[in-house]
Amino acid sequence: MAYPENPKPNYNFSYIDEGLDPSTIEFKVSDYLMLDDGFAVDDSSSQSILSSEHVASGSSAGYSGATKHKNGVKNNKTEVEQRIAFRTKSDLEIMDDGFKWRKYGKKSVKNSPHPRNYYKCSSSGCSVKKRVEREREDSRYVITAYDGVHNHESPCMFHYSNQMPLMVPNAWTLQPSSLHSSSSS
DNA sequence: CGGTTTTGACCGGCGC
DNA sequence: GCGCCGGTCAAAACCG
Repeated sequence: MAYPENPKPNYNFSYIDEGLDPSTIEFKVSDYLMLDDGFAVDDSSSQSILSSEHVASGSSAGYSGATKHKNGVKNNKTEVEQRIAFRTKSDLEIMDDGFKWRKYGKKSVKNSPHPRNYYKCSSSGCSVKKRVEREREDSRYVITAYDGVHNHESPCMFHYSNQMPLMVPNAWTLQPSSLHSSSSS
């Protein structure tokens, strides 16, 4: 094995099981908006299959369909928070991406039989949040959304990036320090 | 024992 | 102002 050991063999994504090509995976990155209200994610409108243009061509861990979400409604604060979301065909909704998450809430989504789970990065100082829910009508799909950017390395850096196209939002590639420092001050 | 999950309460924003 | 709704808190239960 080139890589040590996958600490979390949870990467049971469809393309792995079904042998699909990474570039044709079922990952549909729609903007965060899809989670806002009824999500418009029918296959016909799931236009945004990741930003294939630049990222997918990297064919490695560069995938990022991040949307800049202006959080700065207050005082001119251009606080841009990255929010990426994608849909995955998986039986388990617990997809471990290498980070440690602490669940802090669960809510039933209106209009959907499935609840939504809220997770937060366990690392102190890192306030990245993630929300996971199953697709409204297709329980085979799990929608995962990440909020924010990690300011620390993942406990288990992925060396497999050249091996499998994990979903590695640029959140993963963490920005040196551009982001700042103020997650909350 | 420490960290995590669970689950209902709580709160703020929004639409009516 | 009220109620709906999404998001978060927090206390107790759990688990290694």
